[in-house]
Amino acid sequence: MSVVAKQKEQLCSAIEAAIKAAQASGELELTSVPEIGLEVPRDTSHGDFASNIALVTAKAAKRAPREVAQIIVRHLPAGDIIRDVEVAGPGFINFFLSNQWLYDTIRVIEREGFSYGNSEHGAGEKILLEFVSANPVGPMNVVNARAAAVGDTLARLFRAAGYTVGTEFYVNDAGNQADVFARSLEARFQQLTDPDRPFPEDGYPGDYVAELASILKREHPELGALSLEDRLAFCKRWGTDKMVEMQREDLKNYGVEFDLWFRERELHEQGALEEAIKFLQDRGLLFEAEDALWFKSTEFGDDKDRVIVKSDGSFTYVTADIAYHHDKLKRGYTKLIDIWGPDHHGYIGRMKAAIQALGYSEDTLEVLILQYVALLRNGQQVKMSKRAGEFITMQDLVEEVGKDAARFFFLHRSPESHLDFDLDLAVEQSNENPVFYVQYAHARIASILRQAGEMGVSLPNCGQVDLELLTHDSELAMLKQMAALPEEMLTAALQREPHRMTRYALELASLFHSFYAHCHILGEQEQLRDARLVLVTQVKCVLQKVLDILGVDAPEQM
RNA sequence: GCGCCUGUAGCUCAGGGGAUAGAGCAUCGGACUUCUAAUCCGAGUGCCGCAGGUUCGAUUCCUGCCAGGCGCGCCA
Repeated sequence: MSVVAKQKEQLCSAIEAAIKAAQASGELELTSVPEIGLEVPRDTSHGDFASNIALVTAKAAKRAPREVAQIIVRHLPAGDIIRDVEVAGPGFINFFLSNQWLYDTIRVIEREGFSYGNSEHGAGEKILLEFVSANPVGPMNVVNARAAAVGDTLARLFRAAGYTVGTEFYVNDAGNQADVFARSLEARFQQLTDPDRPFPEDGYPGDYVAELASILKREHPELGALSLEDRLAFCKRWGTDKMVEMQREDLKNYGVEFDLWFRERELHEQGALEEAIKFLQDRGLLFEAEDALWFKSTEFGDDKDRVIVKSDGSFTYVTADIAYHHDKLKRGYTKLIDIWGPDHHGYIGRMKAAIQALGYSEDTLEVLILQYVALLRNGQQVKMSKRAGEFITMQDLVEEVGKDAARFFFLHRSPESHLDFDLDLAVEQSNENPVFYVQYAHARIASILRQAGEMGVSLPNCGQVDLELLTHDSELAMLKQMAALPEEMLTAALQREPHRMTRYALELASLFHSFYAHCHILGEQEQLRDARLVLVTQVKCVLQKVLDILGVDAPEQM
């Protein structure tokens, strides 16, 4: 249990005892006591912990909230952790504790090191997190970059929370778009020998297709001799493979590596679609109409039924997706989380229906919808057009602003918010850029520790120092922030809110910079110096931990 | 028409039944003989989109409306 949770538990039982004592003495008439809420107030003048229990119970007790608070406070059992109690505002009970719990926090961090903040909350649950899943027919875009950052950091948060996590990129290499891409590639291939060869009207215009065609020509000159059909089939397989390689490389440079790249074509080759259809058929969930085969998704709350096999005999995208999700479930995952772009939200109903048709509860599938990213340059929105080739890819973005800034920017916003990405700002590498602020705090500590070593000062551990020397406001503020990490990480995971972690990192960095300006370390007398060395060593550890969750580097030097 | 997301300081965004609604940037004024000034300290700014409702208490929850973004294919 975290130090904070332990304090809360102690305070809760103290309040509970006080209420019971007040009831026994007849001062408080309450038939039932609700769960006692305790929070760490934003404003430190409101104590280390505060409870709104008097506000909540005032009505049932038929007394004014402040009065109830006074009664509870009067009956609080004497204890050693509570330094002071006050009734404040409309009826809050504010608790001021001795600093021991903060010094305990240092001991815990030193003991747990890099695993500080982790928990076993998700033990026994297997989460499959699917994200990005960009079609292997072109470069990835900035929403893909946003999804990659959010998905990857969520995966790290889930792992830290004790879940078993698999991350997957679903490669849609068997659909219409893959066929269009194959025709585009084939046409560019032909144009290398016959420049007048027409290009498909719906083909992909990007230069990357022509570049790929040149490579294809070099590696497989024999292709010209094949039949058109065979050549297209080859282009489809070879081309999507190449695109997947490029995507994998781009994502790796971005700090994102998937456990599995799942190929749609393998579902087709294994007959998984037919199998899924049979599964639904056996349960009477399909029907024929207008020469097509339909899935009765409305039986599970979808707003219309969906075509599974088109009138021309081919499958729809949903069919493969049902087979894919069935596959995930058969692999033993207990929770499927998909991260999609905003243009897919209309898809949620049919997939949730499919999950239920497959025999699982609706909330086995959870879909997180990301909102669009608008790129700004010179204060103007960058207009993008695939047709005109004016298109900022994920790779462009990462090259321009760097992996760390890109990830931090995306993670700094709540996932469902529309995001304005100011390219000038991210590029500036100035103090406007929050990621440097955090990294600088880490580098500053590294520098202090380096210099301590150069001075021949060996780094002490907390058993060797007097932690009670740490009494400066800025020191206590850092300790409080560090004590809050386990709860913050768990909340970020459970609420799927990775932006909590960027905010946490900024706050801790800010507290450190303030401390740095007010307190010296190496010049202080030995005992204080050593206590502060222990403190900043732990701050560095926590910063590194949080940056790691964000997938951002923690530099030793800047 | 229906569905999803958003509307909070000049800008970008947090917060989310309760204490005077927060942060960064921008603006202005201070701080480097001393561990990195990519830093710190200080100052001002709000019909929390509008209107009702629930509540002791609403920026937060409910309903309606307004504005912006995006969906509503036998595309993916």
